[in-house]
Amino acid sequence: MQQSGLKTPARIPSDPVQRVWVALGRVSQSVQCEVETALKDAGFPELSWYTVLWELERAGTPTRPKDLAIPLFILPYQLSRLVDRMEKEGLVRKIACKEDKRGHLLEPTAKGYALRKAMWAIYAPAMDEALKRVNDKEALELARLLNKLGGIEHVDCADKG
Amino acid sequence: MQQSGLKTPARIPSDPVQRVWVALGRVSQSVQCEVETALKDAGFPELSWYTVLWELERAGTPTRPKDLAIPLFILPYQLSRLVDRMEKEGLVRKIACKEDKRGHLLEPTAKGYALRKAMWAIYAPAMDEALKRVNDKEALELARLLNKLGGIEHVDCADKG
DNA sequence: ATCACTTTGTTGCAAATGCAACATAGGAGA
DNA sequence: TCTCCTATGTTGCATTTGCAACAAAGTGAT
Repeated sequence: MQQSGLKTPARIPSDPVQRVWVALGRVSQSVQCEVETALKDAGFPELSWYTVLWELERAGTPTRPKDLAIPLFILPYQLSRLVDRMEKEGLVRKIACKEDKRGHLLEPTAKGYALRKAMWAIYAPAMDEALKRVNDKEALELARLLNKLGGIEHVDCADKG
Repeated sequence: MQQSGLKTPARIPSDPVQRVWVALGRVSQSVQCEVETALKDAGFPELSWYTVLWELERAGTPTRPKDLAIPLFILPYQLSRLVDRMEKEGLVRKIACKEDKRGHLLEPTAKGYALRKAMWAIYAPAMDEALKRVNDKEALELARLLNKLGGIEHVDCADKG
């Protein structure tokens, strides 16, 4: 009867766990900010716009908001307004959805394709620069540990030019 | 004369680097969100409030905004308004600064101390829960690699109850 | 003292965000 | 069919944010 029972006791994070927490917060913010700044300085919109365009291209076919929201890890109302803004800029097009009249299908416009490609020309080197302090071997190990931390078994690379 | 010269060529990130980028973005967002949600569900304000209070406690003495802004990695105008809101809630106090009449010194109130302590009771187990998928050995290695990625040589643990 | 320049912090305004309420379609069972 | 429940998006409103402009104090040179 040392343990109170079934409930996991509320634990204080060990020192190594606290170190991960601090490092993860600082480093992710730092590299994220570095890349976002590079895009902004080049006159481009923020990374989330790129990601929407890229996911739509990857899908290869007009896609419903809900099917974007999951991989983007974004709330429905956030995506709703993000898409509105992108549509206003002529980057995506809404197509009526026959099967389900609630939603619509999203597709990049020619301008959308062009923008994503142009952004990649800044995004790619900025990413490389922000992450240059680890070599490929360390990068693989880091990615493995991060994915384990996040409960992700195996992922194909989701970013590509 | 194979190389064009001094300038580093704009590189496409290698596959391992892209994997780190994706994993870092996803996992940091995921665990961050998990902890923030735990705090919100418990009726507490967001993590940045905790961090301000904690940095003020750590300093052990009334501290100027600019000396907080650096460790917090936050813009001056962001801190300015964050402190305003916290002051309105009676969590921090502004003290006139004799040496430099531009600024002021910040100090937690009794209510501020109490709130930080109460938040830690939620924060700590939430952090532990969010990071439970790696053991201490992996956590140390992960922290080491993250700090290397961020160009941080060695850090003492900045979060504590 | 005066001038220019830097440091430190704030603020007006437009844009973006979070939340909760809403709208509407789909689906399952009576 | 009708009703109820769920799924999918959107929107009104208050709060928060980003940016650029501003303000005021310190610093240093002449």
